[in-house]
Amino acid sequence: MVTIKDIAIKANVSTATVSYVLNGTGTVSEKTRKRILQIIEDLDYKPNQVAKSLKLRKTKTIGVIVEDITVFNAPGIIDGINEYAEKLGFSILLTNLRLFKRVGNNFSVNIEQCREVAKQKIDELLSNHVDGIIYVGVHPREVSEIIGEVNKPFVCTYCYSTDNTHYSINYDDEQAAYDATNYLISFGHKKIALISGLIDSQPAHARYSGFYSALKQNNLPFHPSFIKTGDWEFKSGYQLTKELLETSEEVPTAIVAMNDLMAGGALEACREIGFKVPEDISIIGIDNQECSQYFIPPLSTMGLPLREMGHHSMETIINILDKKDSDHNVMDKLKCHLIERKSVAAPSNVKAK
Amino acid sequence: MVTIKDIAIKANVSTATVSYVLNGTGTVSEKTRKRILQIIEDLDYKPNQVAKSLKLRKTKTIGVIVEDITVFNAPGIIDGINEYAEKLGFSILLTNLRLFKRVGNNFSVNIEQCREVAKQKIDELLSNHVDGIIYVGVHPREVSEIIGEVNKPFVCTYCYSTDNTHYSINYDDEQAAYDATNYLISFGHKKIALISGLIDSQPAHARYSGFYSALKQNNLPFHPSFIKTGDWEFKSGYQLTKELLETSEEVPTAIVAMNDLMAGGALEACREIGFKVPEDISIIGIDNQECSQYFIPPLSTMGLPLREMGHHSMETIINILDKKDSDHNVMDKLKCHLIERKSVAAPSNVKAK
DNA sequence: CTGAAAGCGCTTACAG
DNA sequence: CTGAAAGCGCTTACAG
Repeated sequence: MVTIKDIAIKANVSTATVSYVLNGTGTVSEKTRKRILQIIEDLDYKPNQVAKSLKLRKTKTIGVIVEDITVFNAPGIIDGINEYAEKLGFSILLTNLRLFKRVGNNFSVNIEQCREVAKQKIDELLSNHVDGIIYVGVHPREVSEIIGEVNKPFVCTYCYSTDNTHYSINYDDEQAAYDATNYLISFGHKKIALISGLIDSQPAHARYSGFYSALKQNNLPFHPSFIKTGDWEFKSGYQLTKELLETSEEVPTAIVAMNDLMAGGALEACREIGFKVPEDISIIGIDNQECSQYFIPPLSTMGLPLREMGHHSMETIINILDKKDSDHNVMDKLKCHLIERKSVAAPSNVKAK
Repeated sequence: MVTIKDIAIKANVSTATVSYVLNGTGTVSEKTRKRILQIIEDLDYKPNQVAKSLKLRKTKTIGVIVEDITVFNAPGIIDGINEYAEKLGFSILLTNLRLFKRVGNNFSVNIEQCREVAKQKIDELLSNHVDGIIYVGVHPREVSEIIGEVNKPFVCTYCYSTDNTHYSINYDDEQAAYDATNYLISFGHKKIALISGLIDSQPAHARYSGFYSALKQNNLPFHPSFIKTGDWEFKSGYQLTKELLETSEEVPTAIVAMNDLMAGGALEACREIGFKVPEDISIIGIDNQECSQYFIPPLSTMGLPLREMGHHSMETIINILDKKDSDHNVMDKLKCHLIERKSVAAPSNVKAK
């Protein structure tokens, strides 16, 4: 590898001068500047970031800890982080907790183990002197317990931390459900059912409120019998929709499912029973998982702002580093956007008019 | 940050001695060793990897360039890389070309632009003195042109390079198609159609050979009218299946689709026409994309060894670094595995017996 | 406008 | 068994 010293010797200057032209600092005469630049080009010199980092005490790299990269939210977020990092010349040190393989879906039970791997990964990142850390969860939940204290800019995304030294960037669950419900209402639906996820989670609560607000704001009646609680899986969407459509006296004209998987199950139940979507019943999901576009019919759903979350996380870190984070919230929520496909239409009574 | 010097002072020894106990090198008396270890613990000392890297001229980090992290193959491969890296205490510097957003699907047209971003990213990695580089493609194709010469251990995965200084790790397209076809044959199918992807690609060719070999080896007739060429998309699977089922005189009892998306289209066409899967016709895909499990019925398909590819890529890099790569192939192919779900059964004539 | 020198935090021959 | 010293490749006050 050619070093700054090689350049200096060849150009008959000191390494200081070479460093000056490399960084555009100092005052170097145009003549020697040109000469040095030429030699740099000739020798295909590439600055050694490691040496530079050591001297400058900053690495221009951000550590990214992802709880599980195989979960659907991770790639979009990482993509957003990369995009912003590239713009600013930052590098990404990626570390993957692989939580699903390690502890399964049950984080709370194995919190101790989670904390242990997280600590180890954070230490590794700290040893590498990253300038800041972004922690990407697999699920919106409190993670301060498993993170602990970190003496660097730290932002959580797709999860949140109540530790006020951490920043949290999330999407807006309530708004997502609110907009989804409102979208149905805008088509003239009045009898809208909800297939909820497990009610022990923060997203389920927030999505529930969004649904509820939309009904209330539109003076629509709230039917407790139209609220069904599933477990986020395809099957539960299927079963609950059957209940909704077969055993109730009154049948809804539209369903908001709290995620796409359950919406997929709902679609399947409708097909089996002989309800056409969207002619006989409308269905909307939340998440915009990849599979939702291949459902029959393609599912209308609320897209999560994954890339934006990554983008904003990176931006937040940079702002902290530049000490201009005053205008930023410690707890940010990004809007979800409606993705219109083919599973929503006006209810048949409206069309009949 | 506490440094080795702080430890040395507090322990009344030289930094050399501290370094010895940190690395288990040198000969340090048990007594001072214990004392130093204690102080390290007390002060929560963490070695500065960047200083260490500078001195040792190796960073224990591997650069990973992924052509596009939002493509379905990337997370699995990265997961495999991480897993192996963790075992060996290596870190991952991740860089994302974001090729889809940059140049769309048409790499060949924009080869110049691809080369440019790739070069820039490789230089960045080189500047950071990674010990080796893994390049993760979005599609199995030759990439040596866009990579150029790199003076470090370099392995391509999910793509290949004819440059003999690069290693390539891929999955076995031919075996995947062969096994898929054989699986159908094992159920008694004799009239098997193929929905091919665009024939200008290496995977399409290899999958075609696999299909063909399976037929031949089982002495099954080859019907040219049973071969349809699509474009890898859902829609083409749908249309081609309609052609196959509606316009042919002879109708196949099974279809192998060269990817899951086209298989999904095939499923939809069958449903429309009134062919039950798998009772009236069997369908198998390739890729095991996430959506395939949510198809109705869930699609039987060939799983790509993504994690294994990541794993093996990392292993290969390490072996090159340790100079024991003699037993490794420059061009490795990993086996795909059958994933049995619900879209394949015996043909009705066989069942009838 | 340019250079000598110190120092970032480590490791490692070498000497004792 | 232990330490003094050089050096990895940079940057930057400071002096001239």
